[in-house]
Amino acid sequence: MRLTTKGRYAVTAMLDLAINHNKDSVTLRNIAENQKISLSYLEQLFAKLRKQDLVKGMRGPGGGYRLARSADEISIAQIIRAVDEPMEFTDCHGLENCKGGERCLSHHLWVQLTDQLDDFLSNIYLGALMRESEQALEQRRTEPRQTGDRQKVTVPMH
Amino acid sequence: MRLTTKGRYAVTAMLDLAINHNKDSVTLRNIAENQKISLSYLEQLFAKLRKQDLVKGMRGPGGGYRLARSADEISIAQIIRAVDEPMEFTDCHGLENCKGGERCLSHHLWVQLTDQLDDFLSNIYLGALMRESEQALEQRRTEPRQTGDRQKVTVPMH
DNA sequence: TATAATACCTAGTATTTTAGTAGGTTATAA
DNA sequence: TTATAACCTACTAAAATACTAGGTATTATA
Ligand code: FES
Ligand code: FES
Repeated sequence: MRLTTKGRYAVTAMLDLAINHNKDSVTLRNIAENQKISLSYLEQLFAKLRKQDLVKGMRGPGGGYRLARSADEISIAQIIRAVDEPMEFTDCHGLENCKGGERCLSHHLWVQLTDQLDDFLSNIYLGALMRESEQALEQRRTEPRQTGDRQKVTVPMH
Repeated sequence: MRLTTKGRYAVTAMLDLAINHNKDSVTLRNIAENQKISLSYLEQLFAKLRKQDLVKGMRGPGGGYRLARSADEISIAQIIRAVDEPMEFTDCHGLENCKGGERCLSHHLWVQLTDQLDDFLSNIYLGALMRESEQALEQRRTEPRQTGDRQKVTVPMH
């Protein structure tokens, strides 16, 4: 019941990319520095994101990455799945055989839980998170030195 | 984004215990055999469940384990937490510092996700799962040889 | 009172996964 | 031609997980 840095890095990096959509492209070196993520590790994650057509890379000087689609068409679920995080709570992966060939007592519970999570992450889009982040940043700019103002944002519940 | 066998074993074993509540107690050896779980590993899990007052152990011949409380007062969240599965999706564990001291871009998302999961698992009780299992078993007894009748059960959504 | 069954405890280890490093090659703008 | 960036592959360190081994303590019962 963990989410690893792989998924977190991927979402964070994609968010960085979405926020900088006004620029032509963003280099991984930039993202690595901004978000404090190992460059080489990022490259590996982006290889997977590219294979799933979530980002587009451009080589050479001035090159970098950009979203392959609108931020409003990329869900968090897609990102996490792209970098190989299973998003699956059953042990049997649907085969109903984790109890030495048989279905275990709690199988159904994990299926329900998986559905719940999937539903949640499939309905949150990068675009929404991006706008929230920008709003938070804007607010911090206009109301400086106001600490403790934990940003209250709405994430759509299914 | 996985749930490990630790949590799955714990819930499955607790469910086994709940289903056999009519018996005075159930030995771990029984559970291990029924559910195909390593006995020694189960013992370690039950040490944790006991510390959280979820089960009560009785030594000696005829001894074993029983639920420390009614199955309707034990939530799945309690079980999973008891065996040390974090149930937490942030990397910072609330400290907002996973980006080298600063809060990362996606922090809020993981908080929301954690809340979602917690809410779900906190509202499912062992008692409900137990009754579902019994019902499924009963149905299989009265309608034998009827394959493909995937049991449709209701798990409360929050 | 001896025995066996059970919980209870601790340390170690094998395996797997994760996270990261190293060291390249290719493409391309300037 | 050069520098910059993507792109690629293999290796490695660290951590977590799953499991094993080998005990001790308690207690019903023969
Ligand atoms: S999780 Fe599917 S059979 Fe156990
Ligand atoms: S998850 Fe909390 S700061 Fe990154």
